[in-house]
Amino acid sequence: MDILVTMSTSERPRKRGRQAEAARNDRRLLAAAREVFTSQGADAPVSAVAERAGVGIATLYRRYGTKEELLQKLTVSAAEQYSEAARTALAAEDPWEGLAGYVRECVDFGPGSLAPIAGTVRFTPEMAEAGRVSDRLADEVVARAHAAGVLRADATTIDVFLVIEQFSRRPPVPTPADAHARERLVALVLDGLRARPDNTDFPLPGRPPSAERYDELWRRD
Amino acid sequence: MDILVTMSTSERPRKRGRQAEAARNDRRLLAAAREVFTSQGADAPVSAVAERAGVGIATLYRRYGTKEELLQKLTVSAAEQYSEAARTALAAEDPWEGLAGYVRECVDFGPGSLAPIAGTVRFTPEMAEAGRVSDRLADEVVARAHAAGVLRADATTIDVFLVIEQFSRRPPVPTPADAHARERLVALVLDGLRARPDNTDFPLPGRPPSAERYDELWRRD
DNA sequence: GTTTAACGGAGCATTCCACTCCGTTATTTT
DNA sequence: AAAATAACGGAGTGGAATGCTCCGTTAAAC
Repeated sequence: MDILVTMSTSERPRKRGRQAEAARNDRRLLAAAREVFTSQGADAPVSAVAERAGVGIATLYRRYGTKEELLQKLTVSAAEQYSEAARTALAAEDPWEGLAGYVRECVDFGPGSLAPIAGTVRFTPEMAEAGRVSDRLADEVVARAHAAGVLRADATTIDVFLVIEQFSRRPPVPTPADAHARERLVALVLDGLRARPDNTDFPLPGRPPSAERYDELWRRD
Repeated sequence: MDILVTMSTSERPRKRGRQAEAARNDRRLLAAAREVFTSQGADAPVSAVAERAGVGIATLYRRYGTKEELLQKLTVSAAEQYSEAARTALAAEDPWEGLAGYVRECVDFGPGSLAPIAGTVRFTPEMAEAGRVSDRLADEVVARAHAAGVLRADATTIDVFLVIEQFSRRPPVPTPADAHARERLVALVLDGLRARPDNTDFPLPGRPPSAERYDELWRRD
């Protein structure tokens, strides 16, 4: 780690010296936080984040006054990533490939799903806003697929969210093999989501889940 | 809770008094342990188990000398439950309904999937044996579905396990709405697992996952 | 050479948790 | 009815983990 710090000046020629190190640490910390909290859950030790970022604890606390603050920022950042994935999906030519890609990307982004954090931090206005945007975009992706008749009619945006959420639950220490397995399972689910002539023979059970449930997941503080 | 204890004598006429209470506590403790550990993970406090069972901590420790011992017993009991579900599946007339029922039952049994515990306890011979039996039975269920041509050809027993494992990952405090959502998602996956003429157009990506990965999950102590 | 900005990590106070100990309560035996 | 037995509950203990602070160090900037 000493080595890293020593080498630091040569990495990004834009800024130099301490300022460059600081900028790099900014990014590293967020990435590390994402990996740690999404894989180990919200009560992973803050020290683990610092360690993973190759940085002292104080350096972390200089940026985020508190663990909760870090988690909140993380949430916003993740929602933005979801939005980005949705925009990519909307830009795709084929509506089905768009949707499928959206789901895959969100799931892959994996360390990014914040389901494990849900309910452990207070809801900030910033989080609410980012969530609204991301939700709306996801709606568009799903609506487009529906309009094209490629998505089974009885599946809703919430169902898609639930898929992503479920597959974002990961073991504490994921292995490469896990990723492969997940890929197969996601393919399986996507296959189930596809519009087919026999869909009416095997309808999804019950009523479509309401958005409330999903919101609640986050609201409860 | 006082009430429960007081009422105790009337519940099971077989045995009476303290012995009956003890027998009841035996069952309650295992059930409570299952619910707690599977929903909150293996490092849920032992006290939570006792509380959920409506029993003092000492009562728990009188039966299981240590937390690890409790987890190990739990594992065995879960494997047996899986085996039982497989036997039910094999007894079903329709091979597809058998398989679908197996998956649903294992997932529902949910508090029963021990994925969250994997890797946190030492592997006992008893666990190994129970696992072997359960694996073999699951193989039979899948083989029967394959033989009947109702399960997509590129899906393996391991895939089925992975489905169950993935859907057994639950939020810490599951709500009734969660159960409903899960039901829909499982239906989706099952629909994806069904043999269809167009299966070859959308094959599962990659090679079938090896059993090793699944074993490793448990072996690492 | 001095000031300043960023860093690292030991240490503190606190919480949490597995497990023990002992007094209480209810049944069974004599 | 009294003594012995069996099961129970839960406060208490020691130790480990964790969020956060404080301060000495290092390196860029002036």
